[in-house]
Amino acid sequence: MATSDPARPGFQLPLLLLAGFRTLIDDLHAELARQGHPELRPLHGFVLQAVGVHGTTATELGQRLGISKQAAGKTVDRLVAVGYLERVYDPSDARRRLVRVTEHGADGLRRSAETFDRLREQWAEALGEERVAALEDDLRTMASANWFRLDVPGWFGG
Amino acid sequence: MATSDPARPGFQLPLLLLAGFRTLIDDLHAELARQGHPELRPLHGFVLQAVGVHGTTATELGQRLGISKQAAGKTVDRLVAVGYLERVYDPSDARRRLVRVTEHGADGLRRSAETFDRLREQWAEALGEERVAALEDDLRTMASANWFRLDVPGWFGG
DNA sequence: GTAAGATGGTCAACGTGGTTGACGAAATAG
DNA sequence: CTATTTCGTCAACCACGTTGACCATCTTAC
Repeated sequence: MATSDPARPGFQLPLLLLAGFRTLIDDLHAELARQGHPELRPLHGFVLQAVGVHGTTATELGQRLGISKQAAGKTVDRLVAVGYLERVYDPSDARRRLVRVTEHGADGLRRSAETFDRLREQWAEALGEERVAALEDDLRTMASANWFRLDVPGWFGG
Repeated sequence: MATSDPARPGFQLPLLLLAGFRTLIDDLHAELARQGHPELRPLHGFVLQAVGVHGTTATELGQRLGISKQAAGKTVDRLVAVGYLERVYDPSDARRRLVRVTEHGADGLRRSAETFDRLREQWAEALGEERVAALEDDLRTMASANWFRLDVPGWFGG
């Protein structure tokens, strides 16, 4: 069945994009594990980023990530358990539980940023800065703004 | 905390690669849903592809995908339940259960290939064929060959 | 030819990341 | 003061992965 041969032109593009992404993420987490963050998983970076400097609530976090407030709450539970997030009471609203990044979480975020910068430099050394920049430009043109939604069944659970 | 600002250079590259991938996959599955395959999930395409024309066993499928034979077996169960795969007995070895792509599965695979080809053409129309080809070349240079492993905890469960 | 080992499939228990529905407590609107 | 909305959580469930244990079968060695 040549019609679904992986060598077919159309197949290459998504596979290569995934491969590039996975390579960066795997390299990042190998480095983070070395730097004292072996617990940090790929998803956690998104969540920490979405919580942000000012903190949020589980409901708002869910909205930012495009998942339900219940899923956001459970994810926060796990990140709290490994020390990356903390929950505090909101004195101005007894229903709300503010979610904040801990110092340990901020450290992970800082090291992630530094490592990503270094990885991008490696790509620029191998391909040339112009080609990396062109690659980013082209992807900015083609990539939808909905990429950050995690709610596709079959990707991250259903 | 400017150190983890999403606008930082290093952050853009992985995000854009993911966005590009997600865009292609989301477009593909929107089209597949229109063409009679609303059940087909992103993961399923990998699995059908890994089963291949000649069929396999769950154990071998697990090795190809980099997951345990038990996980492969459960995934096959689900694909059998929605009609994309079938299990047959191997007359030459009573332990083995051959896994084969059904006609419905082959149809999904064919339509996936056609849709991916069409999406690549759309990228070539928007960016120019040379830039898409350059993008692919660059990713081939940088992307690790281990992309297809699904066993990273925190990506696909784990 | 039989005993020993390797292999294939499945069951069970569990972990992570999602879903929906229900519900109490607290804030807000009328 | 009552009605409604909002926040968080509980419970049940699904998809996708893990390890460990186990039986049945095929293969190998003696």
